[in-house]
Amino acid sequence: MVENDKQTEEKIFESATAVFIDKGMDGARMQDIADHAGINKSLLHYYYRTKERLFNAVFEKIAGQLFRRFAPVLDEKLSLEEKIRFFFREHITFLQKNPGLPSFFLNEINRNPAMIKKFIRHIDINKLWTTLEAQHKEELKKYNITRETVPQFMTSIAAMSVFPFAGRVLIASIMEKMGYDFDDYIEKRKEYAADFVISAIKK
Amino acid sequence: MVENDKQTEEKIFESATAVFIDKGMDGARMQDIADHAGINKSLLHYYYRTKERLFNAVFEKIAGQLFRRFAPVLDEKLSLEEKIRFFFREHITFLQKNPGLPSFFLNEINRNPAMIKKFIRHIDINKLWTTLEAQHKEELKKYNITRETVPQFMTSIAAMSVFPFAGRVLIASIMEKMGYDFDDYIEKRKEYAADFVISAIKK
DNA sequence: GATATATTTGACCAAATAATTAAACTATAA
DNA sequence: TTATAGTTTAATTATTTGGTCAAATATATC
Repeated sequence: MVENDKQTEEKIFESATAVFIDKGMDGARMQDIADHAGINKSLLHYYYRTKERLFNAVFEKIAGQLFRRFAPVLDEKLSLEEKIRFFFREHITFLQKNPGLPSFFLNEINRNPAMIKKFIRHIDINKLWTTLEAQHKEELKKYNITRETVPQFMTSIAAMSVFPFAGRVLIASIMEKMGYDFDDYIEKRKEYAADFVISAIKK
Repeated sequence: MVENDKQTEEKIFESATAVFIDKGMDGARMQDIADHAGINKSLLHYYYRTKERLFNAVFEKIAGQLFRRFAPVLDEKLSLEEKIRFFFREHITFLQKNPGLPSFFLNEINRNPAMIKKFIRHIDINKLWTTLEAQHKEELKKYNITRETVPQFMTSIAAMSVFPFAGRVLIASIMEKMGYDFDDYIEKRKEYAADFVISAIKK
């Protein structure tokens, strides 16, 4: 029964992920999740007790995925410029496969800021900064990136890749009306964003 | 009674705006709005019939405000570089006063894409492009901004000012933990974003 | 194969919440 | 002052929805 057990619990988790990402915690209905999984609603409570616990399971998984994606950049033996290109290629490719994540994630944090506690321990900008500084002292100096401006620099990079997805539905609509293709725009953005940021810091 | 009439209807609208921006359509409660306005819940229905109609009134007002803010930039007699500086100063100052708007707006569109119809007629990127092209032909050529890359360029500008607010709660939390001040970061962003974009296109 | 355990289901419950209603109250006009 | 129309309120209703429960079914163990 372990086999079927896993299958059901997994089906629930996957359906819950899809529905929560689409509708958010407040907009999602337990019945929608059950229907999406093709099972009886009571099974959701059998495996996860409450909507809140089910949501938390989904949210924590997603938060983990999101932040583990940032780490490898610093391990690579690349120049700062190459790391920037590497990051945009990887990150935008990831978001292409999970386009609803930014909107879901940011909105749920907005709804309930207390949830930040569940993953903020994984984030350490200061450590990231000291690592960066150790690896790229010369380049950072040349590009005028200091401890002072790290937040500006980091959020600009995040903005360049995340914003098109956070505003995806709106942006795609406007583009369609104007005769542009959103998927094409995103594909080209991997390179555009990297060029843009590198030019910006090279001054 | 017209006096009091306007007062009540206005109070409802303002409270509804505050609550909807904070909680979203799904998370907002009619009772919360009534409490916020200090009135009886039935008055909400007396003036706006349903939650949906009240929400639509609020949403349309906000959508109108948001897009009217983009237009004036083009009227100014400034160089492209000056226009970029002007835009970030104005736009970020506006968002400082309305920090919850981006998250609210993008999320509600995500929840119900059909609402885009209510304001998309006000958006015409092609017209904006021809206007820009007429005013700054030389600069655009120099900066390598073409009809092809306008979406990349425009969304990059939007991203630089909107993203810090769309991700405000998360970003502010991380910054607080790391010893940075979010309000200071935002104030400095007016200039940083302009410098960043101008450097980026100057190559 | 019989018994125990785990899983699944449909019916049901209780709380939350949007919406309605009738009565009370207030202001305006005759 | 009285009548009328407009406004506000408290009580109530209807619906939605998260959660429970007991019975039914499937699976594992002996």
